[in-house]
Amino acid sequence: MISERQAKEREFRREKILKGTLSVFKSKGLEQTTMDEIAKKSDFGKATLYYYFGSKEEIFIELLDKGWEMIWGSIEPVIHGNDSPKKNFIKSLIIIGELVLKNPVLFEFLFTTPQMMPGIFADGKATWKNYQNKMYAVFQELLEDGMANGEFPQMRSDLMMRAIGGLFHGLFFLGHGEKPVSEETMDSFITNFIGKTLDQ
Amino acid sequence: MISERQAKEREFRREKILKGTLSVFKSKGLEQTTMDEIAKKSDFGKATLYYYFGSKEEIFIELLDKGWEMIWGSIEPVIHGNDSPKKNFIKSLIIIGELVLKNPVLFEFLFTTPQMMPGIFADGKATWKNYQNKMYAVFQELLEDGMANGEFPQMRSDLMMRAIGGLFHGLFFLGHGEKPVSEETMDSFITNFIGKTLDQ
DNA sequence: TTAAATTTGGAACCTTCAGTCGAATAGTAA
DNA sequence: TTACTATTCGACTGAAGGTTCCAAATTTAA
Repeated sequence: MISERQAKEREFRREKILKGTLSVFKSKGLEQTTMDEIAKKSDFGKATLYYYFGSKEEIFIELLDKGWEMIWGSIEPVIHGNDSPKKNFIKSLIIIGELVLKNPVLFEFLFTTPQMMPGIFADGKATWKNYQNKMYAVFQELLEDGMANGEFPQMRSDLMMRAIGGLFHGLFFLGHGEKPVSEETMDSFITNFIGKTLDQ
Repeated sequence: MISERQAKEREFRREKILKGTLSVFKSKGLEQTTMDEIAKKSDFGKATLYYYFGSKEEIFIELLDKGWEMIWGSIEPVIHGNDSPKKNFIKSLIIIGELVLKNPVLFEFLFTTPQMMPGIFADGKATWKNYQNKMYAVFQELLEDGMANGEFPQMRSDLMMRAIGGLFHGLFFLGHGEKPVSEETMDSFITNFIGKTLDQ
């Protein structure tokens, strides 16, 4: 018997655990994000965590999935809008930027964790990887359309993606993530770097 | 009593262990680079590793130190050459590129490991971090001189460093390091990206 | 109120490693 | 040879952390 309210509470507790996980990640770093710490922080017994999640990895994957789904969900409409490639590209970057600023910890988790946890890739069920791939593909497509278009200069789009990735990451995690940049810095980045530099 | 030849052999064995470590890192990834694996690969008993190194971390640090010392050593003369900032900048990038191409595994280790091993930063003895800092500082300085100079466009140099970092990393490790790019790609990268794009 | 289902968590359990021990072997110097 | 040093290594230890057990507490349904 799974009453409606019960299901809600259950979901609520799952989210409490996810929140706790991020909280530990924020204060202690990925290395110290152990099940014991998560249990302590989210105020459950360790075994209880396993009542709600099958494994530690499952917790991590759910965070990744939800995060990437959120990114993709907020970008998709813009990307398929009918502006020019360059406009769409910039709009999308701004949207992601806003998301990141709104929830820096989640995004640091999103961008940091996969590199450190090879196991998390073991696909089949890793939805997040699909979203990530989709996103990269679309960005690169926009870049290429923009090149064909003349809006962007000719250049290897995969390398350009890397540069933008590095820049983007730097923008939000300069100084080890302690001080995320302000929204206006973001704006000036878009304007100055993409606007002026790519715009020849 | 430490005979001359003995000291040489000792050094040789230390290097054999370092080689073995990189070899394990290459074939199994950082996660699986355990002392047992290193022992197996370098053909020593595990305890013997501890005869030559105080700890696993010490092995890692020595690899980092030697690697960064190599980078810095080959860059320093160029950086202090009396060409223009931009020229020096590009020359240095090319030099590093050549080093990376010559020893991709070492450099993947260099660029990957620190992010995954917070413990390795515990400074005091971590020479490599000094080299790295010095290198970043000098690059940034070159960038700023180039801006003052008019060779580079006005722009936040720290962000630009990130972009270049991302680009550089992408250049050499695109597709998870399986296929390092050719030297000519490197050249065209320098020419096209820094030359044309930054050159307004 | 009572039985069944749901939820909880402390105490094991189990595996993986880094690091140690102590004894054996090889090398050197007299 | 003989004493001493340098080198080697398999087996053990201890700690950390993910996972499971099981019995107790709580909630739900009748």
